[in-house]
Amino acid sequence: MSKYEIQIREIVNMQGSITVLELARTLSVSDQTIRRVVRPLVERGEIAKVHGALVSNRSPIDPPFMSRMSQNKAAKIAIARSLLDLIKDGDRIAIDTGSTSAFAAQALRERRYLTVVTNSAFVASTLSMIPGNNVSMAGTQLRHHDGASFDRSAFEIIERIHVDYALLSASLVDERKGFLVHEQCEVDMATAMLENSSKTIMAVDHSKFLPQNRKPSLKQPELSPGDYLLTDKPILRQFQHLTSSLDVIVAE
Amino acid sequence: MSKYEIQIREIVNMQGSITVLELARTLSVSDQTIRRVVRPLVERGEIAKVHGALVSNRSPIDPPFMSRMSQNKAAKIAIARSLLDLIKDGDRIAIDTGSTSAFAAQALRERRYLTVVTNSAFVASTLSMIPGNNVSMAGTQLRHHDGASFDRSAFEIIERIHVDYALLSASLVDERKGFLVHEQCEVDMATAMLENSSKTIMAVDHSKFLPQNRKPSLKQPELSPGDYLLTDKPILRQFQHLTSSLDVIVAE
DNA sequence: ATGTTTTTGTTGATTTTTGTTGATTTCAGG
DNA sequence: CCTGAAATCAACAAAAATCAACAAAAACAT
Repeated sequence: MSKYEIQIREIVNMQGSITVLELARTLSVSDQTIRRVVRPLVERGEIAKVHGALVSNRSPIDPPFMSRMSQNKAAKIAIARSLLDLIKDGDRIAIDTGSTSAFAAQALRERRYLTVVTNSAFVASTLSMIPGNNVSMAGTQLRHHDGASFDRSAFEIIERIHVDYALLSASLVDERKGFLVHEQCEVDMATAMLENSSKTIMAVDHSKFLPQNRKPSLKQPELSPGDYLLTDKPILRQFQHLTSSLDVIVAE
Repeated sequence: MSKYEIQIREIVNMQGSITVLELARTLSVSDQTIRRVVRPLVERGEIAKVHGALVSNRSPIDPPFMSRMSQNKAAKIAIARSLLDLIKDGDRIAIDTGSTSAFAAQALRERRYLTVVTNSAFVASTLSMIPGNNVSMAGTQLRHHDGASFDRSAFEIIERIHVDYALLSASLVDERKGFLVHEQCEVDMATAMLENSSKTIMAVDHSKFLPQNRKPSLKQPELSPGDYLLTDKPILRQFQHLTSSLDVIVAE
C-alpha cells in the first residue's frame, strides 16, 4: 500500500472520474507513479479504470447525496478545491446549506483542527468525523429537501460562535439585484453567518450567472470590500460592477 | 512502552498521515527512533505503516465510525433489515449513536413519514433527505469520533419529543450485568430515549455476546417486559435470563 | 561514585519507490 | 484498414526510505 492511496481513492470518489495525468498533477508525481499505485486498487476492485481515466465504482446510492442532484458537478468540485487555498488548518468557518457547500465540506476533509458551525446536517456529519475538528450543528428540526435547519436555535448557535470565514452561496446572480436566493430563511441565515465572521466567501459557479426558469427573488446581505468571490469562470462584463470591490478567485 | 508513543498515536491520527522524517522533526528525535517506537504500534495494529509514511488506520475516508461499521457488517445489515418489520411508515422513533444505528438509518430510508429524533449527525443527515420524514437533530457540539452530540441541548430535545420506539445499542452483553457501554453519557442518552418512548428496541449483533479486550463497564437502563431485542443469532443458554421477558427477534 | 541497563544517534548496506526513456497499445476518424 | 495522437507499459537509473549494527548518551539501581 502506498502513501498516495487514500488521497487517490478520496479524489476519485469525489470527482467520480479523473484522468491519470490530472491526478498526477494534483499530487505532483509522475503519471507512471499514479499508474503503479492505482494498479492494486483496481485489482482489489476499489476503483475502476478505463482507457483514459479512473472512475469511481461506488454504488450510485452511497455517494454524497448532492452529487446526483447537483447540476454543475465539475464546476462545484473545482470551486471546492480552490477553497482549500483559502482555508488553512485550524481555521474557523461557518458553512451554509446547498450543494456547493456539500462539495466544499467534502474537500475540507483534508484540513485539520477546523472549527465548523453549520446548519446543514450533511456538512456537520461529513466534517465531524475528521479527528481534530470541532463541529457544531446549528438547529434542531431538519428540512427534508436538504437536511438543513432554520429554527430559532440554529440562529442562536450561529450567533454564539465567531468564525474567520462564512462560506455562503446563492441561487442566482442578477445583473442589477446581485446575489439572490429563494427563501427568506436562507437570507436570514446568511446574514447571521456574515455578521459573525471576519471575512465572507461567496461561492457561485458560472451557471448561477445564467438566466433560470425558477427565479429567486430575495437578496443576500451585502458583501464587504475584501470579501472573496469563488467561481469557475471569469466574470462577464455586465456583472463586474457587483464584484469590483471583491477578491475574485476563478478556479480553472 | 516509549514516552513518545502517545504523542505519535495522537499526531498520526490527527493528521491522517505523516512521513517518518516529519514526525522525527516535530518530536526532535532521529528518524531511527521513530521507526523503533513505531514498530510495536504497527504490530499491535494501532497505526498502519507504508513505505514512505505512517497512516492512521482511522483515516478520513474510513473514519472510526465507518470502520466499526464494517465489522460484522453482514450481521448489522441483517438486523437493520429485520427492523423494517417493526417500524412502519409514519412511526416515530428515537435513534442512538453507533454503527448498528447507522445501518438502521440506511435501512429506514425505505420508510416514509417517519418522525425521527437522534443525537447522531450521520443518522440525522441520512434520514432527513427522505421526503416526508420529520427529523430532529438533538444537540449542538459533535464528538469527532462518531459525530454524535451529548450536550445539554441534546437531552432537552430528546425529552421534548415523545416517540413510539427508542432504538438503542450496547457495546457488550455481560452474562450477569446485562447491556454495557463505555461512557456515562451514552447511558444517560439511552435513559432519556427510553423514558420518552413507548417501546424500546435493543439491537445487538452476536459479537456483542462474546468477550472483548476493551471492556465496557457502564450499565444501560433496564428494559421493560415486551421490549424488543434484535440480534442475528439465537440467544445462548447463559444469556437467556436477561432476555426472558423480552420479545426476541433473530434476523437470519 | 560505579557498573548496568535502556534509550538514542550515526553509519553504511539494502530495499523500495520514483521519474525517464522509448517501445507498444488503444482509440477515433478518415 | 490505416494513421496520428494519446495512453499505457517495461525497464533502468536515481532518489528516498528502511534496516541492522554499533557507539554514545541517558537513566537507573546499588
